[in-house]
Amino acid sequence: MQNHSESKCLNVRWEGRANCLQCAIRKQTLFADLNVQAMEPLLRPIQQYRYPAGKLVYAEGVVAQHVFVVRKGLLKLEETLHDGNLRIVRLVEPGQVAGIEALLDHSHRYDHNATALQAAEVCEIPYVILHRLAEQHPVFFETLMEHWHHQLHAAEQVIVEFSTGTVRERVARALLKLIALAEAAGEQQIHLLGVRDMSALTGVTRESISRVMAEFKRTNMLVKQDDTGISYNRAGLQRFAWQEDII
Amino acid sequence: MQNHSESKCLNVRWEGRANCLQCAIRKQTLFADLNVQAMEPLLRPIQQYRYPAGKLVYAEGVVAQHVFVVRKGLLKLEETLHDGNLRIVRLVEPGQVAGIEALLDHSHRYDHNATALQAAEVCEIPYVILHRLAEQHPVFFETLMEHWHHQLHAAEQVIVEFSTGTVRERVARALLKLIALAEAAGEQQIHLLGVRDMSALTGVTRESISRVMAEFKRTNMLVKQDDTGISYNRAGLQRFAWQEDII
DNA sequence: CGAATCTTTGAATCCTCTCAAGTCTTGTGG
DNA sequence: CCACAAGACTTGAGAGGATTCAAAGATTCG
Repeated sequence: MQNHSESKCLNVRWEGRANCLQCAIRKQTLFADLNVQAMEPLLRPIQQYRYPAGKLVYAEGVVAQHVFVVRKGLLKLEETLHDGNLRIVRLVEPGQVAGIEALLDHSHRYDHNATALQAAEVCEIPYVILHRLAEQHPVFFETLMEHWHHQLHAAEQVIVEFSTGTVRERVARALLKLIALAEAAGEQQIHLLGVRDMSALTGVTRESISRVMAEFKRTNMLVKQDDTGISYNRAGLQRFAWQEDII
Repeated sequence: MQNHSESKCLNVRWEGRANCLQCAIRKQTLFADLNVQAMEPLLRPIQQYRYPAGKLVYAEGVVAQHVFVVRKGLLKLEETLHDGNLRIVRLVEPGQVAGIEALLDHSHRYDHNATALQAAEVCEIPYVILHRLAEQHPVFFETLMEHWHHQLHAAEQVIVEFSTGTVRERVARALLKLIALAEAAGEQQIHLLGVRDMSALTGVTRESISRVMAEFKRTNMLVKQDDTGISYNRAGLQRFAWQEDII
């Protein structure tokens, strides 16, 4: 099983300037409708990074100067509770953005800690670029609003799927989410989250998560393959996720 | 105690054209930074309504042609779960908007059912107006983004405050929210929500809500005054809300 | 006034949390 | 390279909390 502790020895890797022109997922991102070729000079300052699982992308309270586009992997945005525990308020998947509040005003601060849940590739876009794009191409605001909207969807998913029902249902739904993401990325196996993260996502204690995960492994909902990946029984998990009370 | 069933005999009352110029809460809304006087012709189609508690404001799936500004009262946005139960995904308070997804594209549909939780005054703004405003005054996009951002805050509040911790904590925090809203409106007493709504807000069964509310009344956290209002012990509720484990 | 709906309450069950101990993993330093 | 320490995960037992089912009060609206 994988360890997602924040103390991983691997480091954030700088991968140089982003190559938006050849970006494989551009059509799913902020720049979907943009003539990237014409905009090239403006986009030059965009940098690309690779974050190992567990690495902090940005911290709550810091003045927000960048919006982060996830190209690959998965980020979590989380808040610290009064008792020091953490609660994930949304997941940011490939094509979506983190730190969108950087667009609000020039001294706005990030609302959350953003951390890679799985090894992630992220483009770091200075908010200035997005402001300029919006000035020059008002249509770009439509794109921005779609991204705000998607953030809302992500938050609603945390409420409706991951914070509602029994522990077994919540965990099953979270696993189905990971499965959907893996399949969208063309992978056959999933990378599980750590117990801590599952707990912060569902609002349930780590021990309870651990027990349900153990049950899922016992009943072959999840099967450990080599040490990198886990294969799964999707139909089985779906039964747990949406408790169809068969009469 | 109040009944918030959707079958109230009172009806939605049309109150004619909105008078933005003399709107008491304009400075908290979409039009905070606008020269309303100059814009008057454009704003003419804005209508004002009064919804009794329990009335549907708009329905999920309907083509979204209006954004709704809450001037007074409280709205809930809710989703239907697979088992037919409801889950509130955010509260919309005075100054904020509901149905903001109407801005996305001309045939977008509402994401939720929006219902008045407390008697509400609402202005109904055709999305066209907001589009035109944005075209003519690009600064207006900043305002729109602030409103998107506030929607996210409202969703995060549902996650972090109303869907985390014990039933007692969740209910206490929901009551503190109602208290804050009442005080912001200059009222000394609060209007409780129905058990159904508290349940949909917290993700807890109606029976459990009822038990905790009974406990709060027994311990004088809540005291029934006349039959319209309830007074409260804020400090006491805060202790329940943020379980300060006194060592 | 009466039917329908909502709310309250009880009792039993089941689930989840807490606390605690034990196991496994990982990274560090000798 | 191995041993160790720190942290993460697992598992158990018991207590406490939440849900379920059922029935009895309240309210509300026609």
